Amino acid sequence: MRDFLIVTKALSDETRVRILKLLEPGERCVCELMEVLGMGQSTVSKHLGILHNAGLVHRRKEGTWSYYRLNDEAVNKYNLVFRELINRVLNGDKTILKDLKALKKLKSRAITCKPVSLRIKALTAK
Amino acid sequence: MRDFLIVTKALSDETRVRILKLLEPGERCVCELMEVLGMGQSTVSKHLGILHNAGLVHRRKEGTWSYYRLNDEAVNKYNLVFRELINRVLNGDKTILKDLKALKKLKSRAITCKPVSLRIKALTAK
DNA sequence: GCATTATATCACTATATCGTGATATAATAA
DNA sequence: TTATTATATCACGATATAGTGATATAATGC
Repeated sequence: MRDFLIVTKALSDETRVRILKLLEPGERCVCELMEVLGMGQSTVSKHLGILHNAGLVHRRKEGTWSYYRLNDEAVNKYNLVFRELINRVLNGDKTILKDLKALKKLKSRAITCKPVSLRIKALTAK
Repeated sequence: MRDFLIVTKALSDETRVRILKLLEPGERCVCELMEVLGMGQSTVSKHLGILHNAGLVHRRKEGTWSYYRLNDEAVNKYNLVFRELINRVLNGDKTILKDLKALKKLKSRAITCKPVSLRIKALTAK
C-alpha cells in the first residue's frame, strides 16, 4: 500500500507528469527541464526528488550535473507498472506536445551550458 | 491531462484505494463502508464523491440509500485503464485483506439496516 | 586559493486536502 | 402531519503540498 501510494501521489501532479513525458525521449539535466517547464531550479529539483523516491526516474551524477532518465528497474512493486502506463498515455496531450517541441528547440542550445567538458558531452550524448 | 490528474489524484489516497478494493466483491452502501473503514459518514461520502467524479465508481440510488459499485463504463479517457490496474494490484495487502474480512462479517449484519423494505432488498441482493 | 556552476536542501507562504460535526435533502414510517 | 433514516453538502481546523528565494554542497576552471 505504501509503495502504491508513493507512486500514485508522484503521478498526481501535472508538473511531474510533464517531467516524465519530457524524459521519454531520453536523459535530461535539471537545467533543461527548468527551461522547458518555466519553473525555478528548487521546484524542479524537488519534483525530481519525488519522482526518484517513487522509483519512476533514475539519477546519474556527472560532475556538478545530475542527469535524470526514466527508470527501467523495479525498485518497488509498482514503479514499472506505472512507467509503462505513462508511456502509453497523454501522447496527444496539448501541454505534453508543447513541452516536447520546446525541448527540441533547446537541444541546439545545449552549447550554452558550462563547463566545457560537460558541454561537449551534453552535445554528443545523443 | 485534466482527466488523467483527476483519476490519479483519486487513486493517491489510502482511504479511497481501500474503498475501491471494498467494492470489488460487489455493490455497497455508504453505511457499510463507514463501518469497515471506521470513519464518519461525511468523510466516506466525500471520498465516494471524488471516486465518482473520477469515473471510478458508479452510483445507484434506491430510496434513501446510495449504492456504489466499480464502474465498467468509460466516462473519461482513463477511468477504465486504472480500474483494471487496481483490480490486479494490492490483493495481498494487509489493510485490504483486513477490510475484506471485516466486510464479510458485516454481511450478516445487513439485517440491522432500515427501513424494512430496503433491509430485505439488501439481504436478497447478493 | 577563489570564483563559478549545477544541483540539493531549507525556510517560508499560499493553496489544497483530509477528516469532522452540523446542516440540508429526500425518502420512508408512524 | 411528524419522526426517522441514509446520504450529500457545508464550514471548519489540522495537515500536506506546490512553488519560491536563500543557503549548502560539491565539482569545475582560473
